[in-house]
Parts: sequence; C-alpha cells; structure tokens
Amino acid sequence: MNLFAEFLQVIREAVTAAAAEQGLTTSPDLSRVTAEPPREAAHGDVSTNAAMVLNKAFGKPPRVLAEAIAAKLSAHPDVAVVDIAGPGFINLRLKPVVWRRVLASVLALGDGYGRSRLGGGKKANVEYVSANPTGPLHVGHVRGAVFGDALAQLLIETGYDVTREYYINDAGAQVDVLARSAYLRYLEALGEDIGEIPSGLYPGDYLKPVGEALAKQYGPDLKQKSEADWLPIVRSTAMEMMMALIREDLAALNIRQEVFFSEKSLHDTGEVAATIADLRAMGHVYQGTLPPPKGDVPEDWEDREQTLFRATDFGDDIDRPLLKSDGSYTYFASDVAYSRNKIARGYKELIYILGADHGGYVKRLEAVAAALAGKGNVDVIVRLCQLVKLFRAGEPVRMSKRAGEFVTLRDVVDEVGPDVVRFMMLFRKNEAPLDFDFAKVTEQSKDNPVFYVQYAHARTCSVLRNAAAEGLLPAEAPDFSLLTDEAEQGIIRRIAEFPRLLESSAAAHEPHRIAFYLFDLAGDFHALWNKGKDSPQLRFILQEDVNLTTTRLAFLRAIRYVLSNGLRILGVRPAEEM
RNA sequence: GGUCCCGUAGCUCAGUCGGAUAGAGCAUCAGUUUCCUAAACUGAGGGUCACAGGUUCGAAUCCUGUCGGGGCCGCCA
Repeated sequence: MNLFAEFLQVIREAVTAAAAEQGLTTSPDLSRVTAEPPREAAHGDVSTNAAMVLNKAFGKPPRVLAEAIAAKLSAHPDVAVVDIAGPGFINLRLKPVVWRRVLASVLALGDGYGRSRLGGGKKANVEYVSANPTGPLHVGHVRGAVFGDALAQLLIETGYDVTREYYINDAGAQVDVLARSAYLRYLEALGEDIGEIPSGLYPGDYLKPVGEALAKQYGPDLKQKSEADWLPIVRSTAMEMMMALIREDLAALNIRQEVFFSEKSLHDTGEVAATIADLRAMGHVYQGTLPPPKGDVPEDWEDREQTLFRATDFGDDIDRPLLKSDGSYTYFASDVAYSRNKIARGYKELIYILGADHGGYVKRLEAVAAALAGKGNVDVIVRLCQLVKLFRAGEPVRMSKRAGEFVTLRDVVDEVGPDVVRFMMLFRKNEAPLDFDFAKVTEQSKDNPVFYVQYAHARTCSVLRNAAAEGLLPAEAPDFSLLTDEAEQGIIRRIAEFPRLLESSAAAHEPHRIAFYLFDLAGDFHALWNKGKDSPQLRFILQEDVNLTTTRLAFLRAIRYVLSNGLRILGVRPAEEM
C-alpha cells in the first residue's frame, strides 16, 4: 500500500465534499493538493496544503477553509486527530492501526512492495552507454552505464514499459580507423614487425586478439587484397569483437541491454534517406549556410552551402546540417533517422543518458522529436552525468593522455566489485561531479555508505538466522501494536514513505534518491540496534518473550524487504552476511 | 558572444510537482564503550542557502539580472 497516495485520495474526497456543502458549482482544481509526511514528526503523520492552495477557489481564508475540510477528514476511520497549523496546514495524526497495516502490506507484498502503476504501461526507451565500438569501456562510461541501468529498473518498477538500448556508432570514420589499427595487428600476428602504432590509429593491446583471429581465419590472404577490399572484412570482424568485449564489460557490472541498435543499419535500410525526405516534405529542410560561431572563429572558416534542418523552429539555437557540402550524410542525419526509428517503434518517452560534454545535444534532440512526432507527442528526457574523478587514498589517479594507459571500466569493477561501483555511482545526483576513492569505498566502516547499507541488510539476515537456529521464526500474525518505541515508530514511518519515494524518483528520473533513502533507513535501523545496548528490552531476540520476539522478527523481515527492494532497483546485490 | 550545469555548515554533499524551526556524513568538542554481529555509540557547537530584485499566503526550490566555477559551441564522431 502507498499510504500517502491513499490519503491524497481521502483528502481530495474531503475537499469535494466540502465544496458541495459550500455550494460551489464547479469542482475545484485538485492538482496542487498534496499529501506528504511533515518534516517535523510533531506535526503529525500526514500533512496537506489543500486549504492554502484552494482558498481562492472557495473564496474563503485558508484557516476557515481548513476547518471545513478538517471536519470531513476527522470522520475518517483511520484518522485519530486533525490539527490546523501555521498558515493553514491540515495535519492528520493517524490511528496506530494504520501503521500496522503498512507493515502487514510490506510482508504481504514482499519483493513487490513499492511497485506502482505510475507509468501506466507507457513505452519508454532508455538509451545509455552507446560508446563507440572501438575498444573496451573506460572509466568515463561507468557512471552513465550505472545511472541508465538503475533508471531503467526504476521505471520498470513504477509501471513503464521499458526498453534498455545501446546505439552502436558503426557507420563513421572511427570504425575505419579501428579496421586499419586491427589490420596492423593482423600483420603482427603473421609475424611482421609493425613497430610503433602510428598516431591516429588505436594502439591498445586489446586489438591483438583481433589480429590473431584474422590471421587464423584468413591466413595471409588479406595481404594480397587492396585496402578497399580488406577494410570491410577487417572492420566487421574488429567491430564484432569490440562489441563482444563491451558486452562483457557491461555484464561485469550486471548490465544487460536488450537492444543494440546499429547506426549502419539505418543507412543500409534507407531510413536515413527516407527521414530526410520526410523532413523535406514537412518543409523543415532547406539549402543554406550557417553563421560562424561567436567567440573563437576558426581561422579556416569559410561559408559553405549545406542541407540544413530547421531546428530553430523547434527551440534549438541553430539549424543543423543533414548533408555536408559534398553531399554526404552528417552524423546528425543518422541521429535524426534513429529518433524517427524509435518513434516508429512506439516509444512515448525517449530517454538519453549522456556525458556532461553532450549538454549541447539536448535542444537538438528535443527539436528532432518535435519535428518528427509533432510538438508534445513524444517526451525527450536527457540526463547528463558529470565526470567521475578517481582517487586512491586521497591522491588523484593520474591518467596518461597517451593512449593505452586509460583506466578501464573493467579495472574499476575488478578491483572493488560491481555492487560497490553501482552504489557509489548513484550516491550523488547525476549532474554533480563525483569523487571515487578506491580506498574509501572498500572500507568496512560507517563512513562508507555502501558498507553501511549492505551491513544493515546483512544484519537483518543475521538476526533472522540466529533466531531460526533457536527455533524462533517471524510471527504469521504479528501483533505490531507491541512496537511502541520511538525508534521503531520512526522506521515504520520511513518504510511507509518508500512507495512515494519510488514514484517521485521515477517522475524526476533521479535514481540517486533511492540510494540516499537506503542510507537513511540503514541509519535508523543501526540506531535501533544500538539502542538495544542500553535498553535490553529493545533487542530483537528476547528469550523470555516469544510473542514480542516473533513480532520483532516479522518487523525485521519488513525492513529487510525494503532494503533489498531498494538495492534491487539500484542493481546492488543485498549482502546476506559480511 | 551564445548555451547548459553548478554555487547550501570548516570539508563532501542531500533537500520531496514551492510548505512549517534548512538536514546527513566527515572534521572539531564532551561523554560512553566487558553489548543479540566485531567492523563503534550518545550528545553538542557550527548557516546572510553566492548576491540583488520579482511572483506567492509561503522561496534554498519558480522568474529576471549580476558575480564566481565548469562543460559545450561549423560539415569531426
């Protein structure tokens, strides 16, 4: 159950009833009415701003209107006390039975507690990583990968129909560079001395297996061919092997996207040409020249006529070229075709997870979707992830610009494990830069949030295990009225907020809120645990009181569900022991 | 020049479609610590929410402007 969603409904009904009583002819706009937990526990359990946002519609001062709504609310069977406070807040104090129902619903729903139908089955496409298929993923890809994956899972659990997607940039010049680099490794595998890899080509060792595979499959045959003949062969083998490598990297982080979409396929199927024809038919394409950029004008700037998309009609700052001056397609052209393809597949939300250096893309992506689907028909949501800075015990990890010495995603995951990487990448909002210290994130102390949250979950498991060893199991019909301590009540309140948290995180596309919530819940739980030191009657296992013990075990199980459900959305495996 | 993001406690950061007395961790200080799982616990001090206007019953949050930090800015990918 979603306590706050339920009470929002109750409050809306009370407002409607009050409106009828006051003789209002039109029903008031309830969209701004909220039901939320007050910051101060002293203000009650559920608070609403209804009287303040509706006072104009009713033509009454907020506190007078609050009286009328409060009168309706106090008749509700779950409401113990109704207060009117401050400028017109209506604060509800709920009967204890409500909290017992919350816990009972957590236990009944288990893994499903927190799921909702907020999305209403809306088709959403989450595109993330989309790194060029020219080598293994590096540390710069980690954050977007984790963020995209967690956001996708969050949307799935809040009722969206989600596709996780990776766009393969396999049509540009960089895959030809890859092919030439791999060809050198092929010669090397045949025993030739290739010396230093020339600058402009990829020098990484990860291309050696590609060379070996080519040598094994073709022997010396490719050497007889001209570049025009061997390049497509080498390119396709190299790209296939690079994509396999990338998928392995992603798998190491427990990321499995269901669609890997090829840019090249858009050209092969004629979709790029068809897209431009469509835009032209709609009158969004013209021949023209772009003004030079302000500020630093390139020295070799010259005006050239190109085929342009009228992006400025849809909110972009500048029109965007579809065809270069020599008539070939721009990268942007296949981007537009890709958007068109997604729209044709029925997605209503196109979500892009990009690096912060792609901030300039937001407007053009929005413009493209608006031009192709009509304004307001498809939502484009771009989340930019800021850089991750690596540290080792406080010292920045130096990355040589010299190619081949970058830190790979695999280096990071292999050193600290996928769970630590995933949690830490989400323990900061996406648009803020993030420091990642190898020493701190593996530290076993309360200063390390990953450990702190994992340990809370492990602790619940541990107590349940210990109790089971003594034949004590969670009660089938727990009497939650026995949980009267302030710390216990606080945890119950926090648990009650979980479904609301998931909905607001999904609506804002901000999975990091879940990580912070889990950190807070873990803190509440550890605090309750520690209270048992001074107050033995607060411990979970009390030999002399089986009834209370089994009730507390059921409570513990509810806490565990919430912790594990939150961790599952983040893609972090809950530890059962540490 | 344009555009996007950021600016909250000494430090690192949260802050709910605008809500009541702005929170957490670290650090500092004062106590506690033979305890179901050890990897500590309890408490205290610490704020002009960059600045100035505006909208609102109400602004850290929305709008405008200024200052400061960063990213991006022709046909590259």
